[in-house]
Amino acid sequence: MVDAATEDAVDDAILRQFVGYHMRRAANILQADLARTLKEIDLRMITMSVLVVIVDNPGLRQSQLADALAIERPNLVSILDELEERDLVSRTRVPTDRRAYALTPTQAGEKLAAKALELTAEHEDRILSQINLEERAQLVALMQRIVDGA
Amino acid sequence: MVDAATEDAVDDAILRQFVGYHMRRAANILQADLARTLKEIDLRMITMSVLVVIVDNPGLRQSQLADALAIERPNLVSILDELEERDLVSRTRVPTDRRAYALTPTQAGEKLAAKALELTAEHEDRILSQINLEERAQLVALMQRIVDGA
DNA sequence: TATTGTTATACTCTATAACTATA
DNA sequence: TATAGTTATAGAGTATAACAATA
Repeated sequence: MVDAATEDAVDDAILRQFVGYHMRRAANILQADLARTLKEIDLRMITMSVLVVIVDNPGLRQSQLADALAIERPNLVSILDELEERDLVSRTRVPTDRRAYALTPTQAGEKLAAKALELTAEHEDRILSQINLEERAQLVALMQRIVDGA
Repeated sequence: MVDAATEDAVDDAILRQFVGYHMRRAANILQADLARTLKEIDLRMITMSVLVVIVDNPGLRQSQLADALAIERPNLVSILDELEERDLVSRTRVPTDRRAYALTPTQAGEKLAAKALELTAEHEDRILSQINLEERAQLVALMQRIVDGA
């Protein structure tokens, strides 16, 4: 049993005036659902991004990858350790610069990346079902303006 | 000296097809700038949200506040400890339910909340300068549809 | 029995300094 | 001297189980 005060919704009108408040909530919902979705193929979001970018840019070096995804170099190491351990990606020494590793996907890596993209597309269709394609393009354009302005 | 391959931008076209990718990047930019902004008055984002909601809903209980902001109850404790320690909020026993605390802002708390809202508004004007008011309303409406659909 | 606030704890994510081997 | 990858570590942020006091 609850009393009247408990049933009253808490007023967050002051926070709702801000774009960032809504953006954080929406981003959290997308993030939580995508994380749940990718668990099916035992990938985390960051691991999926890393794998997909390697598939799309074979021969990439770790430092380039870290820059592209705004990951700190040290945090990339264990992600790649895991992908290599699972035979999804391989690290091979670059002959012309023996400090660096070239990252290439294995066939299994390419296959899993394709599956991950499929699941991600399904997830977005599910979460964004109330937003049509034109509106999604608008949303992306506005968010890109925020990113580009920074 | 870098070679041609190093200078080539990493292709993230596959990830850019997803709304969530752009949303995460935009949300991160807003979040990073707001965190930097609030440091000026020694508040974290979550602490600011808690303070503002208490100012807007005096007498609120911790469990209601936790529900409203989607914080786990245990994680709220240290936030309130800090706000109480800084004399911005006070916890007083509810006479009709001696398990609960009513949360009320102090005068200093109300004043700091007003300052925080001012700084947050300035921050949004800065980060969203390339997006006019109509577009901001569109953005909020679309994100609310995502949140409501979940 | 159930709920409020609390404690302890653990897990993920992210950030920094310093090391090694190469350049 | 600088860079690529690595190690160790520390700080947020977040989640769960279990407890005391009270309902």
